[in-house]
Order: sequence, then C-alpha cells, then structure tokens
Amino acid sequence: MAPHPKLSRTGVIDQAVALVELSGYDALSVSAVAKGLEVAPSALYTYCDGLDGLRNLVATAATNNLTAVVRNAATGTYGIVALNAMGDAYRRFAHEHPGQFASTLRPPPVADDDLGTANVGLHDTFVLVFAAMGWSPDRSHLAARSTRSALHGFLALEHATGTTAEHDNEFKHLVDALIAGLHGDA
Amino acid sequence: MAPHPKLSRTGVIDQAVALVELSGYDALSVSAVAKGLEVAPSALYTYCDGLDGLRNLVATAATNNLTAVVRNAATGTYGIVALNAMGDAYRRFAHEHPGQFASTLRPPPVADDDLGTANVGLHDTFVLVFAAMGWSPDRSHLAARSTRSALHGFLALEHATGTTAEHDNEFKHLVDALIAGLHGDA
DNA sequence: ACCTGAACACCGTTCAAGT
DNA sequence: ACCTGAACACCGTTCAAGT
Repeated sequence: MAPHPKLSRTGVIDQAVALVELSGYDALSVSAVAKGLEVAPSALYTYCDGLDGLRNLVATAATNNLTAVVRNAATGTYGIVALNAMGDAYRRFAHEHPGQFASTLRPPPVADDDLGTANVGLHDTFVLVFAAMGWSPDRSHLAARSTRSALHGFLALEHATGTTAEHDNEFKHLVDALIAGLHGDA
Repeated sequence: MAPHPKLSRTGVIDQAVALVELSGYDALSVSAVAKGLEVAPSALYTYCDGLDGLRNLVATAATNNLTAVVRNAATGTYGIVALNAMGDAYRRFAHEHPGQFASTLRPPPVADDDLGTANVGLHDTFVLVFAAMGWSPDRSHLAARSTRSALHGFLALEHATGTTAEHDNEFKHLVDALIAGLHGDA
C-alpha cells in the first residue's frame, strides 16, 4: 500500500544528526536512531552499515554543515577579513553544535569516501581564500591545512575543558598569530 | 592469606593504558580491563567510577605521559629550538601512542580534578618555554594555549585521516608559521 | 523490497553473598 | 575489606519469517 518505504537514507541521517544535536555524540546508537524513527533497530541496516556506518553518516553531514557555515561566512570578503570571519564561524559552529563538532575527526575504523570528500570540501574552502590572495596552490594548501588544524585544535581543547565564552582573547590571539605567521613565511 | 588486595588503583590504570595502547581507545571497556586483570567486571568499581572513571584515568595518565615526553624533549634547549623539539615530541607521541593520544581532550561528561591537573601540567610545560624567552605571564599563557591547540589540531586531523609520515612538510609549515606569528604580535 | 521479531553474544551497573 | 556471581536493563548484529 505504501507508495514508498517507511525509511530513507536521508531520514536516517536527519534523525541521527538530530539525536547528536540534542543528546551529544556519545548518545549516537543504532537503537536510539531506530527508536526515533519508530522502527526496529535491525531495520536500519538497509540504509547504513551498522553503528560505524551511522558514525560515518553523521561525520559527513556535520563536516558538510560546517563547510557551508564557514564558506558562507567568507562570501563577500577576502584576505584577513575573510579568515577572521571563517574562524569565528568555525568557532560558533563548534559552540552551537557540539555534538556535530565532536563527530568530525573521529572516524570509524574504516571511513567511507563521502567523509573523505566532505573533508576535502572543507579544506578547499580555506584553500580558495588563500588562492584569492595570489598565493601558489602549494602554499595555499599548506596554509589551509595549518588553519584548519589550529582552529580545530583550539575548539577541541575548548570543547573538552568545557567553557566557551571566556576564551575570546585566546581565540583571537591564535587566529592573529596564525595569520601573521602564514604571511611571514615567504 | 593475601598480604594485599588482588587489585590496585595503579594496576587498573596500567591495564587500561596497556589495553588502549594495544587495541585503541575505542576498545576501552570495564569488561576488557577486568578480563586483562582476571577479575570480575564489578571488581573494578572499588578502584574507579565505572567506564567514565576508567576514561578519566586513561586520559589523565596519557596527558601526563605526553607532558613528560614534551618536557623531556625541551630540556637543555630554549626558544625556537625548544619549541621545535616539543612539537616533534608531541607528534611522535601521537604517532606512537594513538590510543593514548585519542584519549586526551575526550573527557567523560564529568571530568575529575586529576585530569584538570594533568592538562594544567601540559599547559605549563609550554608556558615555561615562553617565559624563559622573557615574555610576560599573560603573553606566555596565550602563546602556550595557541601552541597546544595548533599541535593537537594538526595531529587530530592526521590521526583521523589516517596517514602520518607524508605530512612532515605540512607539520613543519604549521610550526614555523605559528612560531613566527607568536613572535610578531608585540 | 522492506520491515519485524526472535535469537545471540555481548555491554555497564548494582548488590547480595561469600571469604 | 575485597571480590564473586547473579541479576537487570541494555547494546549491536544476524537472519528467518512475514507482508
């Protein structure tokens, strides 16, 4: 009777992300997602490869969401202004979506291609800004990797130790130092 | 008959770290540690507060181990040489002890004081280097936090995406840019 | 094709019972 | 005091059975 199946891949993803958003990354489980969708846990195995598959789906979605936010923050700007805006957007995403943030850079034993593609997408978002400054592809790549690393590390530290709003000075210091350092290296 | 109990706090810690060292952070469980110690899982509850307590113990031990390695790498040197040595030691620790590295900055819902103290110890190790350059306490603190953040972020990215040895250039670029940037900001 | 439900081998945690 | 073992409520995963 039903014109299409009860479940769908996107439905599973949405529910998984919503769960992580509400209850944190550690709450992600096959059972909890199934309960949210009002199906038996085993029903999910048609749409993802178990718990690891679920984690890949969430990590991929979260990385893509982060990329969108960071990219959007930079549109219409360039150079140092763009980098500061992207840094702020990155940090805001980590604060507002701690579950999604925690899902990134925590891949299952075998990460799928979609997650790899998502990471490339985020990386390229930074590369574009440096390339727009006239930097070589190689230098842009190095700068992009350094920037993502520094931003992620600061936010991971902030996330792990709890607090958020009191570290505005520290964050600004890191971003300023990084930008200055990237400019200086020839 | 037994002069002292079958278990001990340090014995539990050692077994937990050994497990993480051998099988990765995700293999850490009450059952696995108990099996390694040849006791019933419930016996561990005398020495730690369940799985979360186990995670705190491992994170604390790993952070202290990391601190020792980083501090040791810097002894006898100072300034840029010290910072490069500490960065290399940090990265080597992450590569050689991925399980321990993964345990850091991934605290249970309620982290205990020992883990906080361990994090302060690592932070202070960096602070000392900057203070030895004649930098103010405030500037040393900011520089230390930026440095730990950047190092951790790079290694988290490296750890998540798998490979290691091929990123020597990227790592050097980050450390160089960071050091240059930290020097430039007044 | 898609989902249910039983089955299995695991978890973490509590607690009465033993020594 | 310290550990065992039973008990409980959960997991993830597989698979036969239904529709």
